Amino acid sequence: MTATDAPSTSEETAAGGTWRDRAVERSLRNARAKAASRSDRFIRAASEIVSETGRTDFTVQTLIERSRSSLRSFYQHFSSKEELLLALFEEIIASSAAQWRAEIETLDDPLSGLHVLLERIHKESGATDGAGMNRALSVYHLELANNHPAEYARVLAPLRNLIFDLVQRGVADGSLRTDIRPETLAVITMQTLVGAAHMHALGAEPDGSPVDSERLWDFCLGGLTGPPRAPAGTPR
Amino acid sequence: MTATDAPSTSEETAAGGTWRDRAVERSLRNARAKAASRSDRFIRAASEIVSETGRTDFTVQTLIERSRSSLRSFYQHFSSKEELLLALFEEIIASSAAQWRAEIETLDDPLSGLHVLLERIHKESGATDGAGMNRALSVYHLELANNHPAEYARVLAPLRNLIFDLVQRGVADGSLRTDIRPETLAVITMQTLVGAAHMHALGAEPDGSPVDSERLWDFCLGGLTGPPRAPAGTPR
DNA sequence: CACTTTCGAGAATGACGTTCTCCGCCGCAA
DNA sequence: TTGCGGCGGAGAACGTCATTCTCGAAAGTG
Repeated sequence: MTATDAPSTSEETAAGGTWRDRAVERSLRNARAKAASRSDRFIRAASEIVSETGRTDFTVQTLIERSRSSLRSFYQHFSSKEELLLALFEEIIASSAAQWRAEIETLDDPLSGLHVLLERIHKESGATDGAGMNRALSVYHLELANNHPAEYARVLAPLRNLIFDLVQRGVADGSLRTDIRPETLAVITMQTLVGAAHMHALGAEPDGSPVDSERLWDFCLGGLTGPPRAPAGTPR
Repeated sequence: MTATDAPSTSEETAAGGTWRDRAVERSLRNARAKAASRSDRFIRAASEIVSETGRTDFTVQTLIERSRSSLRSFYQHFSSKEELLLALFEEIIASSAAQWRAEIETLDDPLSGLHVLLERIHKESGATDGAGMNRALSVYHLELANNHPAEYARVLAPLRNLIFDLVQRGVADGSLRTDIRPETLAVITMQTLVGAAHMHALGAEPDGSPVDSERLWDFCLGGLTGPPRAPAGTPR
């Protein structure tokens, strides 16, 4: 702690950091560069704290100590703590989505793309140590969904779009069902992925039922391609 | 508001109230009758407040005013506000699940049962007016999942068991896939249902993509029965 | 050097949850 | 009737936070 405000941000904090973490960090830094250097300090400090603790309930005091700044300037740049968190997670999601998109675009099968995406999301959310960011991200999703549903939908747009693009490609090449609008299919898929990631990240899965990413993928695949044939009857 | 503490609890608040709401209310009242009459007051008051406002962030002050009681006795019966909410939602979920189970057991096709269940959950969570309870329930799920994952899993058990039983029946009569353990299938299904209900309740669905219960069911059905045939390859 | 803008330090405020203290009230035994 | 033990009402007190406000001290500008 008390890191110099020099470049290297999180070499130590990203103890369990994978290459992906660092890549995300890097693109995050880019995004930051655009932002006013002032707000930057706060975002960076918040990012560090969240990465280390995996929680978003740090106090504003802690934040300003970490950012070597003052309450006054904090509230000069962000109208509230929530706004800061929103900004932080917006950046993270956007850059993660960009990251995933880049990785996935090298595959030509959209189903493989979805599978890979599912594994990324599920794995990252499951990282128990070091990558507290992912856990916090899951947790914060929920708070955000509660408090600002509209913002929530907006912030998740990059991920939704990524899934949507893959779904559309899948529809185009005939590997996905067409009896559900691709937009809807994408939203349902995203909800399923994100929901599962939440439970996984929180360890809220019941005892005897491990939801590993393969089973989850099998389930989604079924949902995405459609049932073998119309089974029994639909109720009234 | 300022309803008498007489019987009829939510006739007005349940403007969009279906018979089911009232049935749930009734069985809730039964459950209450068993509880110590003291704690009862608090649970009932909380239930009223939540039904009316659709939020769980009422202050303890409001609660004790409504329950015509005192802070002192509140903390004598519940160690914290959270514990109260937990108790309240445990009751609600348990009785709702019992209610649904009763309704569904009259159907002989397990798939129909799941379909009906999905519609119940989705509809109730979507009620925009009056039935604030359902909305609050969704919201509180999230908070609970965040703060006490273990309790969360426990409280949801009745619903999970209900789904599990249906899944097992479906497996038994050959209408559901067998390549995923029924426990896992049930958990995934529940996560999908509950997740969708959350988004629906919160209005957090993106603009152009209505996730109506039929589409959601189609998706789940696919996931539950399995893909038509193994399509393309799985990624590395 | 006056003058404005910027921002650090930190006190003040206001909401809440939670604890604590005082005291009346009710049932009960002698 | 009097004395007493405990339940529970009223509400003051405390601790933690987010958010605002106040006071100056640098730092750039003429």
